[in-house]
Amino acid sequence: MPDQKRLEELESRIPRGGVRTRFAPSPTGYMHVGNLRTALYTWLIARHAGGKFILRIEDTDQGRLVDGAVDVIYRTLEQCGLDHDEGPDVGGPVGPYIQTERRGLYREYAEVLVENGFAYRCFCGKTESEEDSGDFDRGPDPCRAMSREESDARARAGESYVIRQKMPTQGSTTFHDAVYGDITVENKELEDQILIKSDGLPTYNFANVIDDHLMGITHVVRGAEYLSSAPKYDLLYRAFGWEVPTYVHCSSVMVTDRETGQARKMSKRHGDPSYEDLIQDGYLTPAVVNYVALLGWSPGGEREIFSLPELAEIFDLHGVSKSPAVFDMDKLTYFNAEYIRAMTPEDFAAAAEPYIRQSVKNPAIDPARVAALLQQRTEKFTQIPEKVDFFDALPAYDPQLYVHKKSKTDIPGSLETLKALLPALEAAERWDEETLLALLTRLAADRQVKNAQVMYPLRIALSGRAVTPGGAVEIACVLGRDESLRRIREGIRLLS
RNA sequence: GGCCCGAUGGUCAAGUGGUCAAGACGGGGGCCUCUCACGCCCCAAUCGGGAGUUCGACUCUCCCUCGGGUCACCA
Repeated sequence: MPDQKRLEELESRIPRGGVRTRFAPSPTGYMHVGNLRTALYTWLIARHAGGKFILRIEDTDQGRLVDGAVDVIYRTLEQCGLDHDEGPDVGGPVGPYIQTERRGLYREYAEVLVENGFAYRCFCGKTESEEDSGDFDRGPDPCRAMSREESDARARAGESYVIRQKMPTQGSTTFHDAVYGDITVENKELEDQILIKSDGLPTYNFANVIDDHLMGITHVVRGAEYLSSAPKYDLLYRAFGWEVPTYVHCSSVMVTDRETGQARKMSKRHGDPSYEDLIQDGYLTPAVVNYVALLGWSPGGEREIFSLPELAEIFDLHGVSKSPAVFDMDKLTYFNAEYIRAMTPEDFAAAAEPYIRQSVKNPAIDPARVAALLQQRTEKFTQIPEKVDFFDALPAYDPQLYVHKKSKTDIPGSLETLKALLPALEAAERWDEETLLALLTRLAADRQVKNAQVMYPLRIALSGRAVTPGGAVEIACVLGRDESLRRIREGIRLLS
């Protein structure tokens, strides 16, 4: 029997007035980009309206518990700046915020529904998979017509059962979604879904409605995969006589499958990147957040770069897209590069140093100076080590590198140039960019050749690489006088 | 398969009856230049198809096609 007083007490705790949204993940240990986007939109709706953002953990599936999974959620939300006002860790007026800690209550609400004829006990036992036959129609549930007396008696006798929602058989149900508009479904299409499982725990669908109501959620934001369940939720709200929240269904995030070339939904199973994978891969959190915000939502103007507070300021449901969006790693990379370029040189140097040190162990090389060469040429941090390894030690290289058409260089000419510039550099009174640049351009002028004809061979000799971050002068300064001269002599020996 | 939803360049998208159909990524070309990158300039590329409604459809309606979702004691 439902404890009327307890239910009334719960009702009395529901906050009124003001927007309240919630992110309600199930702890799977994996926060993929689609989840992150849902969390972000949910947070943005709340913050835009000056409302509350709540975190609730939906862990009613005892068979799928994953250790540490909740931590991934906390960590991701925190790093992304999606702070919550209420949740398992910070508490709040309508707790607890973990569904398994609320277990008793769902059953009571289900009993209310049974009493009022909106639900019934079903003693049929688990349905085995029938998909193989291709037949999805299960027909009417025999328990639906069972008398209350028999149902009560069997329940009292300890027989195992589930509680199912009793769907109307006639007419249709229309609900409203903020992004999709009105959606109508024939009631006969609706299955008598399970509300309470035989283990006594509620299904996601039921717990969701109860919790959203008891927590005073005004905007229910979730993935579009729940769109087809929405009429059932609506019927539940009506059965209880509760106010229906604003539904906001977000289309899914797709990814282009490597093998088939087709778009498909992102999933852990296919190894699609989670938030943490992206960070691991050298992406910056604000860039990821910015990109994800624009994946399936458009602010309308031409601007694309927005900070989180700016997003909260301008976020508007009007721009939310109805169709699925394909996650584009190239565009994310572009956003990341934009964010890297926008960093202060100091911040960039600090962030880049560990990556530089992965390949440059030589203590004589100053990572800050290397970083300065890198900032405009880095799209993501993980590509740094391979770009700068030549600073650590001159790699073995092919003399053919000295041949460059555009710079009008070849092997004999390069040898001559190196021989000519070696004494000049040995005699340089100072070893800084200004001095070296002046010295080398004068040398080029004296020899009546283009700057590139001097610079190119020098850069090759200094780096052993066809492509380098920074030019000959910059590299020489990072390497220092002794090492630079040593590498030039090495180049002369190689070409001789 | 039933039901629900969707459809503007390769991708993200603006657009809500009258536009030479924005912009961005990616692609191509050029400039700058001590390689590469940055930066700047230019180019190619889109309204899935067919019927209507209308003086006029990317915009409205219907059909087709295609795409997505869903049909669990999973969330």
